[in-house]
Order: sequence, then structure tokens, then C-alpha cells
Amino acid sequence: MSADETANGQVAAADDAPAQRYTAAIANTIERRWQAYWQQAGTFHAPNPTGELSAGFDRVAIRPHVFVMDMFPYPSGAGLHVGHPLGYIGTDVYARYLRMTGSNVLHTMGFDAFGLPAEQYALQTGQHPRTTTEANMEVFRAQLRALGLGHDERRSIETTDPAYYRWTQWIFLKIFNSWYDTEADKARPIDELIGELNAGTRTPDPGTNPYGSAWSELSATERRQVVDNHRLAYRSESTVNWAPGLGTVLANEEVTADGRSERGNFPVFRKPLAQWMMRITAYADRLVRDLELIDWPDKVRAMQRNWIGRSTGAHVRFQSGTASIEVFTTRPDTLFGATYLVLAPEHPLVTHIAPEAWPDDTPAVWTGGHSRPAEAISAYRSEAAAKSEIDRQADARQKTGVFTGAYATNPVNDARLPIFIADYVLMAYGTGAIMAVPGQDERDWEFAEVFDLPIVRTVQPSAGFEGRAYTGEGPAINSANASGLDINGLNIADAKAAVIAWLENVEAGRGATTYRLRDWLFSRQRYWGEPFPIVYDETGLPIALPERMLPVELPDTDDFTPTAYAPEDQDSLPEPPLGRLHDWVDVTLDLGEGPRRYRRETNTMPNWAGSCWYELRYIDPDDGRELVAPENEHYWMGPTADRPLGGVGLYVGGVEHAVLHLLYARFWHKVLYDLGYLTSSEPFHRLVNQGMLQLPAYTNADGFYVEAAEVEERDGGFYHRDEPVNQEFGKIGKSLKNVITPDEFITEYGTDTFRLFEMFSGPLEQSRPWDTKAIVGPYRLLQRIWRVVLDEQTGQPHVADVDVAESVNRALHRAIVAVRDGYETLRFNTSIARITELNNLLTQEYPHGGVPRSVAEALVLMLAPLAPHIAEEMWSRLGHEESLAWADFPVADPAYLVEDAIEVPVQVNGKVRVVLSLPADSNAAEIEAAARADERVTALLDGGQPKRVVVVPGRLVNFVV
RNA sequence: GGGGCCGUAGCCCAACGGCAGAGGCAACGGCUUUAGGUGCCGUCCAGUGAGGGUUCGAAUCCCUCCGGCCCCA
Repeated sequence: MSADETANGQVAAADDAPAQRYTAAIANTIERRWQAYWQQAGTFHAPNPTGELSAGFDRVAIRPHVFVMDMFPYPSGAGLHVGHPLGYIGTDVYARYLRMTGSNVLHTMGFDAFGLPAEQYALQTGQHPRTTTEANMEVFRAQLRALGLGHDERRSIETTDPAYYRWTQWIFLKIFNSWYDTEADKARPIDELIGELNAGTRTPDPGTNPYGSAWSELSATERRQVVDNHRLAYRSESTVNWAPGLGTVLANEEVTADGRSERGNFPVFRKPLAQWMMRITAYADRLVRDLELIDWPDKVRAMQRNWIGRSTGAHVRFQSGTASIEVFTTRPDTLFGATYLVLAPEHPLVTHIAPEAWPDDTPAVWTGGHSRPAEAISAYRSEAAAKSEIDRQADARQKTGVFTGAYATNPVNDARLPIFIADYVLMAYGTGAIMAVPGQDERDWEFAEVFDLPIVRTVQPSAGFEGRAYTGEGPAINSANASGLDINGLNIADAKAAVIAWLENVEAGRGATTYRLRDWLFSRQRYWGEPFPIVYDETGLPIALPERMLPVELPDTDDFTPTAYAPEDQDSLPEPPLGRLHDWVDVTLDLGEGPRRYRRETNTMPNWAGSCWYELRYIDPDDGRELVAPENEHYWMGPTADRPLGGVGLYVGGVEHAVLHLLYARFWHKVLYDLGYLTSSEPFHRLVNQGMLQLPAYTNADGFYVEAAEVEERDGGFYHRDEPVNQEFGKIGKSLKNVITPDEFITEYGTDTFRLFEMFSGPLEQSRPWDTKAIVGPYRLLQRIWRVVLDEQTGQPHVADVDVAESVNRALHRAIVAVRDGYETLRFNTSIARITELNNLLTQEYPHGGVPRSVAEALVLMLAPLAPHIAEEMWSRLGHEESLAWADFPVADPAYLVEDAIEVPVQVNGKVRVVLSLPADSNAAEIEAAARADERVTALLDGGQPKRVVVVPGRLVNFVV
């Protein structure tokens, strides 16, 4: 390849371009050279205060320090497309800028390589997941390196590396060996619980002791069970999402709203199975509360709040014969308006409460035409089971249901309330039962109309209200009983408190806070994940392996295929692939009682596990003794005045991780904080979501997408093999056939041009259409800067060691202020614009070279974070022997920022009429006097006195007449 | 149905209550060139999605509507 190749890779007519013009060929040459230099010199190594990576810390000890991070990628088989690097380049520009302004910057990158996507890809290609994952990581590493990212590569981690997942397992053990002390409002070691139970200073938490005897009377096995029921990681027989087509169970978060798997789009069935759970609900309150103290987009905080779904209200018990039905309501103040109950069709009490025959006074419309309650219930249940949850909610306008034949008693007024089953109540939500208050709830009103049920208003609607159910604020009415409860006239909040107090007093209910958030389903029946550091003895209860046995390595096998079933086969049961490795599963270990036989846990962890804590390992990747040395964690992540809960200084990634990854990571971080391993209580202080690039995609006359790469533009239209096609812009992906990789741009224009182009089209957070034709703009900019600094014929600097003209210095220092501001606020597009502006000025002032050296060097340094290779090359040719990565970023001299004279617009009634040139330091009186003295202004005022004069010194004058 | 974000020139975007334009793309013209391409110089272009309000003054703050995108149902 020669320098005569143009940016398009076409060979230009010989020798008409200068030998040292900045072309793709030159760019590629210097980029490879500088990338090699950085790696060999360890330019981006960030020293730690202590431990393995502490060499050179004394040189940076007095510097500020900041941790800048990207969401690490799955090394998928497809490699990077142009959308991925947007965030990676953004953090790199920011990190390089901070380094040049005097900070010790931790910036690195790793790989999230366990889990379903990697495994599905391996299955598709018929290879072992380790083989495909490692090959994919090699491709990613090469692509990332080609982007010129200033990573400390010593700190890179892979979640699939036993040296890494040893600590994932270690954290699991810590979580397993902890329980949540609700009084202390933190997690504590389980040994402390056992100690307090043995000492009699504590009794088991509610719901943890199914044996009906005191702790002291329980057998050893029973005690273990009670302790296990407290743990933050626990096994539970509960209803889970079983996807036969994937052969695994899934977390709620991995199931889409229409009841299919997010990965693979297979049907998901709800089924009771024994699984590992993480008690994230214990942290629900803190996860909501601490959102206030971290610097995240409001949108993401709102999404987390909604996901956690904290709601306050009361649990209320309704007696129905011998059965007690518990409902949750957020409106206990409306209890006098409850006129019926509704249970989910699957509610376990339904068959228990239903009588043999319909009561005598049962209206015909309640029976669904069936002669006995059992028939009606059975028919309605099979009808409901045939619908997915989404169908049930979509159909909820058409209220359906059937009477169970049973009645319950309203605790506040002893009213007799019929009990229905209806599919608008979901078993998975709350207690699976509601009290229906048609006067104050739309859905209940509709149901009451269909079944001709009574409606009682218990909140006075506002004047002029003509709707049906009234959900607004107002005084309570019709709400008093003979047993001391009278809330009439109270507002909703006071009425709620009064009802809750009364219910608690008569033991018919209690105030409660509920959450939409459920405990996190943590086990998967797949091969490609972290094994659990757990074995079972003859009791079938789990035993934690001691730390010295970590890591529990994933056994190698060719037989890793999950046992998948027909996607619709809901009677199938999960069978983990590890269960087939009998030599691995059945082991003899000495856990302190001499060698005994144990059976290993055969589930693996979900792919979220490795990404829940990787920021901590970046800090201390080689520490063999600790997860992270406390001194290092405190240095990089500890709380400061700006970051009251600590955490990474900047974390950039896609908004698609707003709930799952970010919630799980916060949860683990808080557990480790509670247990004293961390000084920060939040993992990520500042979060920024990078926008999505939308690339051109093309549809033909039949509406099908055609390969974007094969489309040509001519005669003002777009053609695919002579067929006219329509252009649109859409998310990058296989389905729109518009994938473009960074590699193509790098070959054709060079990395620096590509980096500039990615950063230039708009602010980092903003999604935008991305028209690749516009890349020539940044390409020309680099050519022009190159030409300002170097002679295109010789490649040598043609700057001059001369004094700088006042006007040029003013332009330079104004540019410094604006460029810095753009870098600091992540609005790199504005920094690029100001660099361009300055360079345009220089090409005009010095058309034949001879730019003052000080100005040229400042320009190069300002460009460096965005286009580091070309900047290093120019810096080097300007005679500097050291890399500019740690050079001082230009500082604006205030002397050049003040103007002697300023332009002051004079407005009349808000419209600019005249512009005056005045001394910059004029005060308000002087400005007004100058404006009044101007004859054009006098003419506009026409002799009259203005009603008002607004003078903003340095900005404008406005006469209001 | 609920919540959030965004509408500025043909296109991408600046303007952080004070003169609507920083920068780029495209288009057009000129120079360079046998020509195309590259490179260089220059020109053109909107009153801020619509309506109302607050203000001396609104792209910016508030309300309603329209359009687009995202999240939760």
C-alpha cells in the first residue's frame, strides 16, 4: 500500500497528491505504530496505592483519581458493529482528557463471556463454548485495539476465567452465609444468627420455622433448615419460569410481557420447582432510597423505581367460613366500599371455600350457566389457563368471572361479600386476591356492572364529577361502624392510617409495604456458567464449600448440550448437563468431619453473576488473597463529597441494562458493603446511556429489506441491482440488513477519522441517524490540521518560533475554554466544532505554513483525546520525545478572554434595532446613556419616555415603550 | 392505559431566559486538473412541530395538541 491511495482505496492518478498528505494509508501506518508504542510503554497503566499494580504510584500519588468504565461486551460471534464503539470511544476521549488534566485514570475493558448468548452461539456452530468464546474474544480484542482505546490491559478480566470466577463463587458463599437483620437494616454473617439463636437472644424470623417448636427443641437437621430459610441465597420450591425449548428456567426479568423467553423467543410456563433464589427483596427499600444519591438519568431511576414497585397499604383478612382470605390493598381507606372479593382462578383456597351447591339466592348471571359451583369453577379455570397473562390483561376490558358460591365477611361492617374468581386478578401479583371497591376503582366498577353488584361511594367526588369510579382526593363518606371506627370527613392519607390502626387493633389486618420486585431466580440448567460452590449431604440440605476449595472449576466435557424439549412440552423437567458427569457430581471431600460422600450442585449461575461485580476486580485483577484490597477499593471507589455513596466516576452503557444488570450489581455491592468488604455502598455513581446509531436500511417494492451494502445511490434515488428501493433509518442489526463494522471505516479512513466521526454527529447520549457519507468531514479536518502543522511535501513541521498575534491568541484561548467545556460535559461534538473553527482561522491566517509553534502545539494537544494517533505523530514530529498522553492540557489565560470592546444590542420592545460597540467594562448607567445618545435609538424612541429600561451589563439594553 | 425523552436550514447538530448559527454533510459557483476524483476558496439556506401562557425579553420555563422514539402495562 502506498501513500498514493485515496481514502476510497482507489489508486489516484500518480504523483498529483503531495507525498506526505494525510491519507488512510499514512493514518493506518502511524496508528499501528502508536498502538504498539502505547502497549510496549504501558502508557495507560494506572498505578494502585498498594498490591501487585502499585509500581509507579508515588509519581501519581498527589493526583486526583477517577475510574471511568464501559459496560463490557458479550463476545458474540458477529464482532463489533459501528454502534458498539460509540460508548467505548466516548469513555476513552473522556479518560484521555482527564489524564491530560492531571488525573490518575483507571480505564480498562473485559468480557462477559458466560451465559446463554455465548452458549447458543456455540450450539449453533457445533463447537465447545470455550472454543467459540475464546475465538470471539480474540476478534473483539483486535477490534478494540484497532480503535486506539487507552485501556490498562493488565486489568482486563474475563468472567469465564477460573481466576475470576473463583471470586464470583466467593461472593456467592458470602451471600449464602449471610442473612438480613431487619433491625440493623443490613446483612450479617449467618454465624452470628446461629450464635444468637443458640444463646436464646433471638428467635427465628417469621416464616422461617415450619416445625412449630422452639429453636432449642429442634433437631440438628431441623435447625439447619431453619437457618437455611434465613439465608440471602436460598433454595426454594416456588413457581418459576420454565422454558422447555431452552431447557432452563429463567428469571422473571428474562421473560417478555407476552410470556416468552427474551433469548430465543420460546414459550415459558410457570411451574413449581426447587431453585436457588437471591433475597434481593430484602434490599428493596435501600435500592429505592439510594437512587436519590446517585447521578443517573432520571429515566433509568424511574425504571428501577417502577421495577421495584414499592407500594404501601394493608393486608386485610376476610373470613369465609373457616377459611381466611388475605388481600393486599393500597386503599384500606375504602374498606367500607368493598362489596365483593375476587380471587385469581388458580388461587388455592377456591376449591376449599366453594360449597356443593349454589346458595338459594344466587343470581343466574353469577353461575355462568352451570348447575353447581365446582363445574363453573372448573370451566372458568380451563378458559383462563388457555390465555397468557398478556391476553388476560388485554382482554380485561371485557370483564369475565364466575361466583364461587361462597361469601366472606367484611371486617369493618360485617357485610356479606360474594367471592368471585376472575382472570383480571393474577395469582402472581400480590396475594392473588383483591377486595373489590367499585366506587373507587375502574376495573371493579366495570365488573360490578356486568354482575349487577352493589356500588358504594366512600370518597366524596369533587364537584361536577360525572365519571363512574372516583379515584381522586376527597373526604371519606359512608365510612363508620359501631366498633369505634369513624373516618368520615378524613382525607385519604389520614383515613388510611385510621383504618390500619383499627384493623391492627382488632387483628383483622396490618399495615404493609409490598413490592413488585420478586426474589431473584439464580440457578440455570445450562452448562456454560459458574458452578455453585455447594454440595449436598444425605439430608439433601446444601453445604457451602470452604474458601480453600475455590474455584470449583467447570468440568470439561463434550456433552454440554442442554436437555431441551419440545418448546410446548410443559410437563418436562429441567435436567442440568452437569448432572450427567457422575464422576464430578459424586465426590468424596473432607469438610472437617473426615472424608465423606457428597453430591455437587449441578445447576450453574445465570450470566448476570459475572457482571455483578466486575468493576471491583478491575481495581485489583491479580490479587490472589482478596477480592479487592480495601485500600485500592477506597482509592478508586470510596465515597467523596461529590459521590456520597462512592462508586465508579463514570459508567457508560446502553439503556437496555437499566433494570437487570444495574439492579443486580447494586444488590451485590450492598451485600459486600454490609459485610464490611467495601467502603462504597453503590457501584456506579454516575451513569450515562449512550444513544443508538440508526443506519440507513432499504426496503424494496415488496417491503422486504435488502442488503444495505449493495445499494447504490444515483439520479437522486436508491437502487438495489437496478430495482428502486426506499431508504429509512433504523437500529443496526441483521433483520434490517444494515450492519456495518468499524473495520471498514478504519481501513478506508483510519481510526482517528472514525473516532472523530463517531463523536461528532451529536452528543453521546443522543440517538441519531448516522449517514456514513458525512465521514469525509472529519477526514478533511484531520488533513487540514496535519497541513497546518506539517509540510505536505516533506512531512516536517513548518511551524515558526515567533510571537503570536493578539487576535490569534484570543481565538486560541477562547477555543481552549470551549474545548475543555465540551470534554467535561461529554459534548464532544462541540469540542470538535471549536477545534475546527480554530483550525479554519489558522489556515486563513497562515495559508503557507508558519503557524506559531505555541499555537500549533496547543492545537495538537486539544485534538489528542479525540484523535490520539495523529496527535502523537504530530507531537513527536514537533520534537517531543515523550508521549502526549500525560502532557498538560492547554490552560486558557484569562488575559486573552477579556475583550476591550463588546457589541451591545439595543432592543426596543424586545426587538433588536441597533448594535452599539462599547467598552467591555461599561456599567449599566454608561450603557444606557450610550444607547440614549445614539441617534438611531433616539429616532426609534421618537422623543417619548420609555416605560421601562432593562439593562444587562455586557449583554444588552431593552427599551419598553 | 401509565411514565419518560425528543421535534431548530434539504440532513446531522450549536445556541445552558438576552442579536436564532458554532461546526459538519449535501447543493451551487470558482480555482487546481486533459478529464473524473482529491484538495482549496466562496455562496445559498430556517425564525425553532402547532396553539396558548409567564416575562421587558422564550428555541430555552408552564399548559394543550400533533408527530417520532423508549420503558412499563
